Amino acid sequence: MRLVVATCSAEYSGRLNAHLPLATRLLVVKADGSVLLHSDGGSYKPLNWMSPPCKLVVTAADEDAAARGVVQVWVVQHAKSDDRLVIELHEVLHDSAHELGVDPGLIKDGVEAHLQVMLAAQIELLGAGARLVRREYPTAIGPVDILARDAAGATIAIEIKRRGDIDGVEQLTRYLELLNRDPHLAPVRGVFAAQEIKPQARVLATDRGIGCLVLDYDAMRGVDDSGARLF
Amino acid sequence: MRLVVATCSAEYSGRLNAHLPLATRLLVVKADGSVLLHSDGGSYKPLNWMSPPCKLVVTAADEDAAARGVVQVWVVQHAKSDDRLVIELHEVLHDSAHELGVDPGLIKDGVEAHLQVMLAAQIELLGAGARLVRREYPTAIGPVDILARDAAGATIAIEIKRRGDIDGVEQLTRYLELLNRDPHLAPVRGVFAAQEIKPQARVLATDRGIGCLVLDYDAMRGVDDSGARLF
DNA sequence: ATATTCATCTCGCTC
DNA sequence: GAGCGAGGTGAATAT
Repeated sequence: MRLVVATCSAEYSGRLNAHLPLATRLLVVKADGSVLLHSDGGSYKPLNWMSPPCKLVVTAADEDAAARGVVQVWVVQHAKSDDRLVIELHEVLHDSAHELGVDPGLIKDGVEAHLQVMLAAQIELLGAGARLVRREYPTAIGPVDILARDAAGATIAIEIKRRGDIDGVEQLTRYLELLNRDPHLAPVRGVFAAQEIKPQARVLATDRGIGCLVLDYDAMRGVDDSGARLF
Repeated sequence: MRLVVATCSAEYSGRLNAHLPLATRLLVVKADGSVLLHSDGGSYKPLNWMSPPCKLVVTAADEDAAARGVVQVWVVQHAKSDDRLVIELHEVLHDSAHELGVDPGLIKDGVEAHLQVMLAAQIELLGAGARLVRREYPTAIGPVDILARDAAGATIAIEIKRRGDIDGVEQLTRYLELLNRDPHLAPVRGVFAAQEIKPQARVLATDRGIGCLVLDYDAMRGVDDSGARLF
């Protein structure tokens, strides 16, 4: 990994065209040839970048560029597309290289999949007597998160999201349309389950006869833990 | 901006919990206190990070940590949420600070907004005699990209996407439902315009009586350019 | 290989 | 501040 702090300007062309005026920035060149161009603020997203596979070619400034104060030109060309990032360095304030080795990578825990597993295990949150049919119930247009039956034996299709917005209701609506064509399942009613359900999504769901269930992650995890201790 | 190359492990807890095993990485501390933790590969996204507003507190390793080989502990705490990143540094290979100043920011050009402007200018792509009503026509559920009228005076609502998939058709459907309740506009028909329309989206659109229009960006830009030269 | 879905999404805009 | 839509979305996963 090479770290360069330099006053530079940059031009990106590819899926869009973008220009960065002259300023002092951090340039990171990774082992795979990818380049990041960071300012001293904002988020984790660079101002500009080139994703691998790509190739960096460093050249001296031509006469024209040198007249503008450019000392080095970096051309980063994507290997497969015509995406290209051209950086003109005016002053190099720092330049160092480091051997980092391979990274073992991030280990994550606890997202939507976890919600699905927990709700399947605590299916009575839907109502007393509810029974799980299966998670990831396959259909022609994709798997339904959870299929269940209520105490009376009627089918329930559940769509789970971390944040419940309008798209999730649309998705569940498509599933319901399809599932209700199956005489073994019909009539199927829908339940939209999420940690947080946006007002517009709730209105749309209610309008379509879809129930809303707000999931309390911490509470469910608490039940999950005691269950784990019991068995 | 402070750049540190160090062998470290990290724990993030907040919207999820995540762990990074011991490895050599780049740590970037920005002027606003945000921290990025980069490996020597992957994309522009850090392995782990903390977004501003947040505060970094560096402490010496306690006895327990020192026994594990830790020399420094960084605790990055988010100012408003309980998001927290704890980094244990085992060996510091590089440490430097740099004054970067404020960045003027990126200047973008040419994405969906550009498609919208060009289609508005070349509205007869919809059919001879078509006239533009306005771009970003406001409705209660968000702005319609383009509202137009055909040669016969009938209203057309256009949704523009770079890549036309099923969500865009759903979006346009919601707009059409709403617009058709307005007696000044009804009947309103829909046109789904995109650089590329996915088969599933085309089927759904056709099924709902929505027209599909594939936009040739380069050709439109060509017309746009000659237009610019003519006037 | 392609298609779908999630994301500690981020970012920008409008209300 | 909340909501909504776009992204050079990227990344993972199922098909």
